[in-house]
Amino acid sequence: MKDECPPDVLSRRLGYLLKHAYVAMAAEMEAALAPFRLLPRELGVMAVIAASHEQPSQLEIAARLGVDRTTMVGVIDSLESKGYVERHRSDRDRRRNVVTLTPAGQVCLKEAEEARERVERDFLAPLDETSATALTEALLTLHVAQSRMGRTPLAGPGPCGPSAPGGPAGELVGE
Amino acid sequence: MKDECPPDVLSRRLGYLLKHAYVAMAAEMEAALAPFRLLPRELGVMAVIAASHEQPSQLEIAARLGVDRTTMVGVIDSLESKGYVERHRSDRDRRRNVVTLTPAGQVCLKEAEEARERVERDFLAPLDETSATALTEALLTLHVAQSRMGRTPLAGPGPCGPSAPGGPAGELVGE
DNA sequence: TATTGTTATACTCTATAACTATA
DNA sequence: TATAGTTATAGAGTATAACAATA
Repeated sequence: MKDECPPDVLSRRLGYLLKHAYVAMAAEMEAALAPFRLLPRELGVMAVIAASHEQPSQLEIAARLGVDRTTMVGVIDSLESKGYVERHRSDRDRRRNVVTLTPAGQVCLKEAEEARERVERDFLAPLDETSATALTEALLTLHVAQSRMGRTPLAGPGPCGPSAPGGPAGELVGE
Repeated sequence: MKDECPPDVLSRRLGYLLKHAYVAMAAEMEAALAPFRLLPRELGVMAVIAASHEQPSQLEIAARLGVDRTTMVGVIDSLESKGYVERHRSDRDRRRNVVTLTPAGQVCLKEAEEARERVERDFLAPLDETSATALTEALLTLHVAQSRMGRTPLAGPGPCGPSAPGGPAGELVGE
């Protein structure tokens, strides 16, 4: 007779555990951001804008988040309709749409970021501090390693490094 | 001037790191299983069947994996068309479709599981052994905690425990 | 000719509801 | 009346290709 009860077939699988953790986190995040009328990806866009010293274009934001530029159009549309961001034609290059946070967007971003941090803390609550830190550090290490292997078009150096184009960059990661 | 370069806005976010890790892993897994003509979810179904002492019905497999029964139909269809599983009407209850592995399915499962383990090892390769173990343990702890909070219909006790029905169990996690 | 934003179309995945056959 | 399997339909999300404006 095979053993199978608590050492479950599934909960021993890294892929299963990762997917489950991601889905659970995404569900919590969506619920927590709903009062702000924000999707997780929209918050990510606003955070990228706020963290950029140069005002980023739609394409730059898209590249940063690893989403397609055609997808970014709708995301910016949504944020603009809520009054959180504005589009402006760049003076230097009139093809570019520079995206900026409105005052309302800045306020919303600040509060939504606090909500996000609460979700992350609650999510990690079952772990002691050592384990929580180890988890985050390990995920970051893996993320950096994946980036180095060119397996991800996202979280590139952004405005800092020499703008590595990476792969063809299909739609990969939102948030 | 705000700092923002390597301590990136995104790579500090747990949600972002989890999603990225999941997507990267899923892509690797899909590629590694392609030679077996298996999707990750299909391998999960076969593994659940192999790990069950009682022959499971479609619905039981679906509950175990946290997928909807309407989705399971197509998965079993696909596996059956490849000759990896067979459907049989249960004698006790003729409503139930008992799913069993064919000999070819058992061979395929064994080899595909080895491929899966290779993918997981490669994925964790950037981590030292301590970190890799810590990551897996932390994810497992979180998974158990989520299950306890009833936030997941999956990885239930299966044939062992008293079959907790859990939530309404929409489509949640594949693998 | 290449790039940015945009739109349109197709395709995949999933959620919902219904239908059948059994119980 | 409830359950297991199945089917059909609609919706969300994404990929692809094309187009207009600009460089």
